[in-house]
Amino acid sequence: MPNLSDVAKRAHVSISTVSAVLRGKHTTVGITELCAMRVRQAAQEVGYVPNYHARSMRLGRAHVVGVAMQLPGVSETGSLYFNGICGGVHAAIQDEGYNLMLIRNAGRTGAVDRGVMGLRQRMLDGLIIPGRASNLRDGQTLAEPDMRELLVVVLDPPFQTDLPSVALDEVAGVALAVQHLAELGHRRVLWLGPDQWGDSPTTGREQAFITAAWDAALQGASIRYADRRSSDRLANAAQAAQAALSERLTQDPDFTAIVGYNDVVAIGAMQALQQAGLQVPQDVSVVGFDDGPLAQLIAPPLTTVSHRLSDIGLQAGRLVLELITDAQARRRPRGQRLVVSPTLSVRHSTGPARPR
Amino acid sequence: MPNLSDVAKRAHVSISTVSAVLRGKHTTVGITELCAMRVRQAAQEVGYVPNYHARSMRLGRAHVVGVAMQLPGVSETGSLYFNGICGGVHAAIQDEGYNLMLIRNAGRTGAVDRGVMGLRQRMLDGLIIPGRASNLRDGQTLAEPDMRELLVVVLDPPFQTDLPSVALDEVAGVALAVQHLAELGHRRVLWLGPDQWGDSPTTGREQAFITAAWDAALQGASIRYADRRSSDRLANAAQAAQAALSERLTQDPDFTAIVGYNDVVAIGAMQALQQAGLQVPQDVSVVGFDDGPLAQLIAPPLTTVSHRLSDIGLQAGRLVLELITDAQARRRPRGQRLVVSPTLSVRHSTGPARPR
DNA sequence: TGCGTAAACTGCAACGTTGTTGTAAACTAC
DNA sequence: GTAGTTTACAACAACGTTGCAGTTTACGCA
Repeated sequence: MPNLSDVAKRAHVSISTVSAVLRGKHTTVGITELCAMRVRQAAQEVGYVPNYHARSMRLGRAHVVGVAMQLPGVSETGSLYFNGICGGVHAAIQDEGYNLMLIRNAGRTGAVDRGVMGLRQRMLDGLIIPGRASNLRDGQTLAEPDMRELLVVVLDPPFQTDLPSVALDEVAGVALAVQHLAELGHRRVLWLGPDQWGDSPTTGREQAFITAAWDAALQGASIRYADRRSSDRLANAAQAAQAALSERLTQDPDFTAIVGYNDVVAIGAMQALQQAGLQVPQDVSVVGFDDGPLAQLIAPPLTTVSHRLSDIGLQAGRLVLELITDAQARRRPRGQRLVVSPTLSVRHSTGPARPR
Repeated sequence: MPNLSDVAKRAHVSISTVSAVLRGKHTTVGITELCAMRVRQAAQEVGYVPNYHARSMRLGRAHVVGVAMQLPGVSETGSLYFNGICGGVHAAIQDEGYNLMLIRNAGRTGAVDRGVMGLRQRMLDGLIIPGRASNLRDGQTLAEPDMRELLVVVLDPPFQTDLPSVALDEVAGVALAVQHLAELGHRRVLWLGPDQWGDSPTTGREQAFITAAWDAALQGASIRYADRRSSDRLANAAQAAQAALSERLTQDPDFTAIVGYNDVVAIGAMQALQQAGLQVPQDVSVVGFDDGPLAQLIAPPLTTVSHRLSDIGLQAGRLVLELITDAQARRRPRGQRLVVSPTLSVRHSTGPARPR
């Protein structure tokens, strides 16, 4: 592989000159355009490409941002989350010349720990940790004291943290769904979601539902189905939700609308309703959350809270770049907390409340 | 950040000694266990972590493999493909201490070109190019003469190439489906797939169908629907397939089974059949291809050709590692071509052929 | 002619590793 | 007691950059 020295020999100049020219700094140092052209010509001829490691070592920056994903396997929701986040992060960092490294769990070592190792080795300049996809239920690793020195951004942190973070505004999302139902005249609304997951977003969404129902002067109730990890497979979560609702449907329903924890749950609810001989949305309206691939495909198309995962990734990417430049300038980075707002995709699973 | 020199000072030994001890080479060089312990202690105390760039520059290896993915957006199938491949690749390379870099298109520069650039800069040791996900329809970049020197593995190459590659055995997959139908007594089988995509896998699968039908002494026919890129959205492809089939169903069907280009197409076919008053599998059997997320979810659950994308990634990862060690040993790597065999997931969309 | 100064480069010392060679001291052998 | 051998380290030269501190050469001006 040719290096600066080879180019220098060929152009009959010094290494410093070649370096300056090829980085476009030759005007500030004072190098003739004639000389610069000779250098560029020589570089072309020998096929020079700058060595990444030498440059990174010298500059002290890797120009790489890591995304830590602890994926249990190949799940549908996981893939979508993963791809959405990565797409957003990449969109944010590519223009600044940064690259994206995928950090996964390996053997006993979790993705987050591997990411932190990458930061320490200087292989990574910054790290993005998706709370949902990195089994950070307790935030143990992130509570380490020297973590604050590392350039880490947490997505949807499932616990309280003062690290920089980007989160979906779930409260706003649920509120959007509830308000939509309230405007359609619904007064008795049911929440359908999984059982508690500690401090996970589940509780967050359910809590948001209770608040939103109160604000809209609705009568809200909750059904929880016992289901923890199996939601990786769409079918399982849908069935669990369906079973939980079917139980309640043995008598006449005391609600006119359902808000599901996510799209899959909402679809399970629709199936349960249809099996009980009820029509959506004529008898009961259903709202989902996530606007996933199934939402448009199902009959009737699902009204659901829509959020671009790539937006979260994008904000996270920008935030991590900001942290990097702050650290470069020896400024103490401040623990920002960004929030991304969802929207409501109104389709055909919601309609006016049936009069009592 | 502490370096070897800091550790050396603290342990009152030379830098070389520290380097040897921390890499476990102290027995071969001849360093007392006592001294080694002192070094390790010192390293612990100052919090030493080896510098990735310095090591990589010295060793001439990045310990990073790139995966070039040209994703147009956040599509469902794309995400699944992406995640599956990445998971497999990572599984293959993690044990050898390699990391995974995501290469996407940026601005005008395609993912493949960016990957090649990464190889040249020595940021990457090897590159994996998924044929399907990197708009390599013509293989222009890969035809460059010096490409053969670079450590590249192509997945499902959509064109003829002598570069190392890993491919799904689509011929075997389609044969599996056709044989299954033949065993159930079907004699008249219909292929339903998109219109030609140049040299893309579509033609490959359809070609395989024709061959397999011939081999099984079946009467095979094809319907193609005009649909190129819209298959990113599941709904579009399903509807296109559904429309194409519905046209044919105005009269009594002259077939007892359908093989779909993929699951989505098969599901579209099932919907068309059901709308025409035909039952699956009593009247017509349907087989899909890919065993995607919908296959289990749909009613009736779809019989489909199943292939673990992660297997393709795994083989690709192993192959690229092999190329790297070959190149390290200055051996000329041979352009291997690996093939991954699919299986058939028999569910409830296929049954015995209805007697004429 | 001599001096200051600007232009146009070059030389050199890092950056943090690694592997090979070098060299004391200690230990054996006769 | 000294030559040879082993032990236990240390010194040093890369690897390919970059940026600052020289060092020429040319030129204007008194």
